Amino acid sequence: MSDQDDQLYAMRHSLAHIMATAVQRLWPEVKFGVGPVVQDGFYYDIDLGEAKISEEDFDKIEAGMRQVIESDVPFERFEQPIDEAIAWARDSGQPYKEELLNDLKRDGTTVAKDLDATELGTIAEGQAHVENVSFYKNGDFVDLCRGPHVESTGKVGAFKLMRVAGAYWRGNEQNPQMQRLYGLAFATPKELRQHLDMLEEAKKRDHRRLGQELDLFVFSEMVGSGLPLFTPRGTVIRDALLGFSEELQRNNGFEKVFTPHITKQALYERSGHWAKFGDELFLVKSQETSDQFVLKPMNCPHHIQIYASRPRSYRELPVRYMESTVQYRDEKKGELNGLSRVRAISIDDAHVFCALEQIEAEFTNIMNMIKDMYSVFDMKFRARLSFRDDSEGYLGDPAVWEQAQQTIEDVAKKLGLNYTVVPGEAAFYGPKIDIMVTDALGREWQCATEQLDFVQPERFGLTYIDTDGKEKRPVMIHKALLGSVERFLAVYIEHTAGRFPIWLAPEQVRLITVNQEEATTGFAAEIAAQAKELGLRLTVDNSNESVGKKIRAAELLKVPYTAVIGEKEISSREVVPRIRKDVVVQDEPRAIGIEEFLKTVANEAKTRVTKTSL
RNA sequence: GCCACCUUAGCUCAGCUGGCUAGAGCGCCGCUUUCGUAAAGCGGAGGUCUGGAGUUCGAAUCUCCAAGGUGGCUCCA
Repeated sequence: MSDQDDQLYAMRHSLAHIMATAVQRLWPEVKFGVGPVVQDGFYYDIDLGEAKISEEDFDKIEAGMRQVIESDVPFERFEQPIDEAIAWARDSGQPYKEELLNDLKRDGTTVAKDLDATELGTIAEGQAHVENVSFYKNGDFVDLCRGPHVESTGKVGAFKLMRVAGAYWRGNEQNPQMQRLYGLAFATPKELRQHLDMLEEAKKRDHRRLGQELDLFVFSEMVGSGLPLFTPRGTVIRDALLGFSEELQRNNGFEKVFTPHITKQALYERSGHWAKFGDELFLVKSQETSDQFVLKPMNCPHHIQIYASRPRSYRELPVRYMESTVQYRDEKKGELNGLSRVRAISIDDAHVFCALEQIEAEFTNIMNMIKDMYSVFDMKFRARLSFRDDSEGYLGDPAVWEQAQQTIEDVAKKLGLNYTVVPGEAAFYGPKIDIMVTDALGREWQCATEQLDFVQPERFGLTYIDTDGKEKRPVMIHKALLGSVERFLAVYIEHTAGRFPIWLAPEQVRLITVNQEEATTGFAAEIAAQAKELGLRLTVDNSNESVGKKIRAAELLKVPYTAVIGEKEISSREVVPRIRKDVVVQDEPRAIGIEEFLKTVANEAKTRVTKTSL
C-alpha cells in the first residue's frame, strides 16, 4: 500500500466513525456492529431495534457529520486491558462490540469462521494473546478500533451517503439483521464527482435498460422471474456468441454432444449434488412412472454417462465433450437480477476426461481458447488460481492436489497470464482457475472458468485401461469459456454500451430510402437480396418518414452501417456508408461500390474485426 | 428469504399539502407530404393510476396487506 492509499484508508475509516458519531447523536440508543472501509468508501452496521433508518434520514445524518467535521476534534488513540474493554462495552450497551471483544479475548481474533476479515478482524493480526485493545475517541464518541485514523475530524475528504441495506450480524442468517449505511468517500470533491459520474454512466449502460432500448430480451410476469425471453435481435447475439465458442472448441478438439434437459433425481444423488444443492433443483413429476425427475442444473453427470457407456482405452484420452445448453437452478428470489442472475442459464459447458499427466496440456489448451476469445472481445482479464488451504473438507489425495496445483501454476506462468493464487478458494472437488474479466468501466466479472475434478470420476467409478492393461482413474476438467451466456451478455452489453461489433450486431447494415418511389424501394430490395446471399443482416427502412428521422432511428439502435439510398445511388451504384463512430477508423466518409461495400462488411463479420477497413 | 426503496399509457415521466371527465413527450395507427445524413405537419387510439382492504363527503395521493421490481445482505456446482 502506498502512503496515499494509507491516507485514503484512514480517511474513509474516520468517516465511518464520524457517521457513527452523527448517528449516535440522533439515535442515542443505537447499537453498533462493525464499520470497515470498503472499495470506494465505508459502511457502518447499526441496530436501532424497532426504529429504522431510511434514505430520507441521510440529509440529517450528513448534516450531523458535517458538524463533526467542522468541529475538527482530534482522533485520540488509547489502550485498555481487554477485560476493562469488555466491561465498557457491557456498560455502554454495545452487545455486538462485547461479543467481538469476547472473541478477541478467547481466539485472538474476531474473525468468525466463514467470515471475511473485517475492520475488527484485523485488530488482532499477529497477536495471538490479546491483552490490550485500542480505542479511538473523537469528541464524545468512543469506539473500539484498530485504526489508523486521520489526526482530526476535519481532515477528511469528500463523502456522500449512498444507501441503506440490510446485513446480518457477522454475515450469518441466524443472527439479527442490522442496517448497513454505505457512504462513498474520496480525497477530493473532484474524485467523488468523477465516481458519481462513473455510476451515472454505469446506469446508462445498465444491460436491463439497454436490453429494452435495443430490443434484446424481455421478461414476463406470466413466465416467471429470472426467465428471460430473447427477442429476434437478442437471439442473433446469443447464437453468434455460442457459435463463436463452439467454433473455438471444435478447432481445439472438442466434440459436441447432446443430453436431455430432465433426468432422474438418482443421477444427482450419485454425483453428490443432490445432498449439497438439492434445494436449488427444479423438481419434475412424471405422470407415467414413479421416478422423480429434476431439470438438469449442470451437465457433468450426463457427460459422465456418455464416457462410462463403454470401456475406454488410454488411446482415446483425452475425451472432450462440449454442450452449449440451458441449465436450470432455482435461485432464491432476492438473487435474481436482469440477465446477470437467471434461473434458466445457458452455458458453453464442456468436460474433459483425461489422465493425470495430461492435465498440463489440457489446461493449456483451454487457457489458449480463453485468451483467443477475450482478445476478440477486446477485454482484459486476469486469472485467479483457486487452490486449497489446510482446512478439512477437500476430497481426494492431498499429494495429487499439490501436484495438480503446481501444474496449474506452471501453465499460468508459461502462458504469461496475469494471475494471483488464492488459497482456500478451491472447490471441494478440485483446484480451479477463474477468469476475472475487466469491463470498460473498470469493473471485474467472473466469466470463464476451468476446474479440475477428482471427485466425480471417483463417485461414478470412471476408468480407462492404461498401457499396462490395468484400470486407471481419469480426472475430469470442467470448463466454460463464456460462462453463463446470459451473464456474459449482461457484462458485454455494459462493456460495449450496446455498440456491438459487426459480427455480433443484430442488424449490421440499414438502408434508408429517400422516398417511397418504386425505383428507390426496388433498388433497396435488390441490395437486400445480395446481402442475404452474403449472409449479412441487412434491413431496409422505407417508412414514410424524413431521412433525418430514419437516420436517428438507426443511430439509436446502434446499427454499425447505415446507407441512404436515393437517385444518386441508383445511378452511380455506389453508397456513402455512415459508419458508427467506434467502428470507424478514418472519419472522411467516402463512396464505395455497393457490391464491394457488402462484401467488405460480410468479410469483417466473418473475421470478427472490431474496426472497419472502410 | 431478510432490510430499505420503488410501481401512473408500449417506453420515459408530470400530477403541490386528498378535490371536476388523470396529463406530456416518444412510440403506435390514420391522413397530408415524396423528402439527402440525429426528430416534417395534422389528427386518432391507448390508463379499473400493480392488486386487495381500510380511513374519508371525496383517494393516483393517507394507512394496512399482497404481488412485481430496484439496491444491499446471504448463497453460488
